[in-house]
Amino acid sequence: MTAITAERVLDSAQRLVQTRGFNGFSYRDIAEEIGIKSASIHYYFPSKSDLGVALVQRYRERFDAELQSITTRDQEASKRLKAFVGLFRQTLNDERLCLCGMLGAEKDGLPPAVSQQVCDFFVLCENWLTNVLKRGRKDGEVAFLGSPQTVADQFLSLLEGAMVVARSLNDPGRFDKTTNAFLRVLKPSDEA
Amino acid sequence: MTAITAERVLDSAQRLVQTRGFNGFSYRDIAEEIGIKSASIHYYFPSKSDLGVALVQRYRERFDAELQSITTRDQEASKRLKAFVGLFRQTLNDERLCLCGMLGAEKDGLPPAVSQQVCDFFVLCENWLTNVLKRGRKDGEVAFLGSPQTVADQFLSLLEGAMVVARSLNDPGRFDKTTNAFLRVLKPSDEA
DNA sequence: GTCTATAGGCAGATAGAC
DNA sequence: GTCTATCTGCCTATAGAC
Repeated sequence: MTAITAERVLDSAQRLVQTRGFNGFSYRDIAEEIGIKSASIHYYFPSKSDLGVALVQRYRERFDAELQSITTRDQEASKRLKAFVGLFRQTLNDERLCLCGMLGAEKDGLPPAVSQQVCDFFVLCENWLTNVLKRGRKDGEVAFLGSPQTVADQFLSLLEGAMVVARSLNDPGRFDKTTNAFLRVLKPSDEA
Repeated sequence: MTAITAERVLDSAQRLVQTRGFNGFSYRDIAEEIGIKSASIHYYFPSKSDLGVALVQRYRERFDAELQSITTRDQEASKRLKAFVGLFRQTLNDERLCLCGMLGAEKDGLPPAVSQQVCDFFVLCENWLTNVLKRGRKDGEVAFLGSPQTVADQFLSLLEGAMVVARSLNDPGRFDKTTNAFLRVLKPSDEA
């Protein structure tokens, strides 16, 4: 089946990007990992740029689906934010970085089509977070200084950075401490 | 002069790592940029791993010197923190990432000796920040929930992440909004 | 110290058999 | 769809002339 191989290529490539970066792996690495020849990969993704675009597209779509599922499942702002953190925490647990955190860093070494997609991912995150914060503040579920947009940007930046630092220091616990401290500050008055 | 060429190599290589990542440039890129042949670079840095180690070492030493200079110049915690942010902001202004933010992300695609050095950089930052926060809290210059260590980690993560996101979105202003918002929260009571 | 020349290998990519 | 075979070019790295 065509679809299955393509998915396996994407799975392998995604992990490689998340751990080594876009220029830190080759078609051969993927091929060996999934047991085919590198030429076969070109059948699905003619150029590495095509592969990169498909990678981020899938990642963003899946992430979007997760966000919608959170929005449906959790009504309280603090729960939604915690679930958002959970998405990143899960990735860190697999000893990976956020795909777009990695690619965003490598921007100038990427095919332009890929870096554009990365922007879209960040915008998606910030819009979702902004809406959660807006609504949460209106309902008195969270409290913060400044605009929801700024806090959303802050939150996203914190998560992306915390993954890099925690992974570099081989200490995932730092990610938890850091993100929990941020969530605590958002609590209205003295619920802590 | 041997020293001058070596420095020029490091300058060029540093910029390349900060914009494209460690695997996103070659000895030839450096050679063409500074007008020598790539073979000459091997005279100073036999392997790319050697180059990477020298790069982070110099970066860390310079950063350490800046931190000491800040400690001497600024006595108030808020000024020290603002100056710390300024170091990163300056890098972003050159359209670059923090060298160690980039290398920390690419960890698994790096020579092991390099990734070890990157850890040292993060530890240096966190120790300095922790001391500033400890002292600042004791003197009533800053206020925050949780331990100084956790807030230091948070701050560093925020800065590293904010650089990635701001650079990816081509909007350095985001970095300023995000970091200013964090500094504001650290102010005791209503000095804002 | 910097060069030319070159080794040896791997990269992304294509052609064409099956 | 996947393969073998191959192209072209770039990579890191070394040898040895100057």
